[in-house]
Amino acid sequence: MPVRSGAQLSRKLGQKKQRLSEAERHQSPPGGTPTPSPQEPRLALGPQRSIYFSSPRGAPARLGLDFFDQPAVALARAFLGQVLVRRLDDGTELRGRIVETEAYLGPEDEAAHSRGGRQTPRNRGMFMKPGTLYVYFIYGMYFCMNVSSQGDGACVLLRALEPLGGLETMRQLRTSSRKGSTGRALKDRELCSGPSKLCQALAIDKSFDQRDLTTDEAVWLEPSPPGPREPAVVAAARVGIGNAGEWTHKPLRFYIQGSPWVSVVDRGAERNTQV
DNA sequence: CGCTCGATTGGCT
DNA sequence: GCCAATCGAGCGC
Repeated sequence: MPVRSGAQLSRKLGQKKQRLSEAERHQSPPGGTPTPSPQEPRLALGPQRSIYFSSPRGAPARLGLDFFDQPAVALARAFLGQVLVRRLDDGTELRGRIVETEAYLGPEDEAAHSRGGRQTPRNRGMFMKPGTLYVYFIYGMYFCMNVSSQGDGACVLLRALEPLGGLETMRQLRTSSRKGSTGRALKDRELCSGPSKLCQALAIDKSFDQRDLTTDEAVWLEPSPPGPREPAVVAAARVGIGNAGEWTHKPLRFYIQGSPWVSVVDRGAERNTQV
């Protein structure tokens, strides 16, 4: 069952982009060399961090209601750089820095599941208190993960993470949930570069729907470690929403410019981005 | 790189 | 029935 095709090889090389300029300051350079060996300069700790460091007597760094209780656009931007943590049943901690989000504004937003005030058992999480998860099943096989914000029926979709810890576990989770057992190892950049990829990598499924990020034992958000400087944020059109009238092209997707971990780059939007 | 297309099933207009 | 806030293979350039 070797499925070695020519296309697989031809796509191998030849990806050298010029948009890495800003990113290299903050994260590991991706495509410059065929096989980036020393991945992750700083935060290359193992899956499990020191227990002394991470949780000094039940006072872990965790973002609370005051963080989530802001309008969807503000929250979508505020998410960038923060670290999502998923603790598996066996204690393994998976960590990723959020690099891409989308805001869904509520009833008036024609691209939102809550458009027109629709409230159903499925999207109930969108209407719950800020910080509540809304996880839904899509395309017959995937999940997407949202966080409720301030505003009725408003939320933020998490679209991409920079994996920081537990990468091998993420790789296993991603690989095993794909059907074709081609055996080819996923690159780091394929682990969390998409809303359903990150759900696979973090083992987030429907059972996480309506959980509270401010109190849940298995998933939470930690404040961004202080960086050298604020990264530029690109505001672009949202992905995959089809035709939603005037809402189709509104700049409600946000990502860290130059980050190699983003799922979809929008060159046009980047031309309008202040640096 | 960039495009097209099939997979697969829960949730509803 | 029909559609869906996706993914990854396959193929052309």
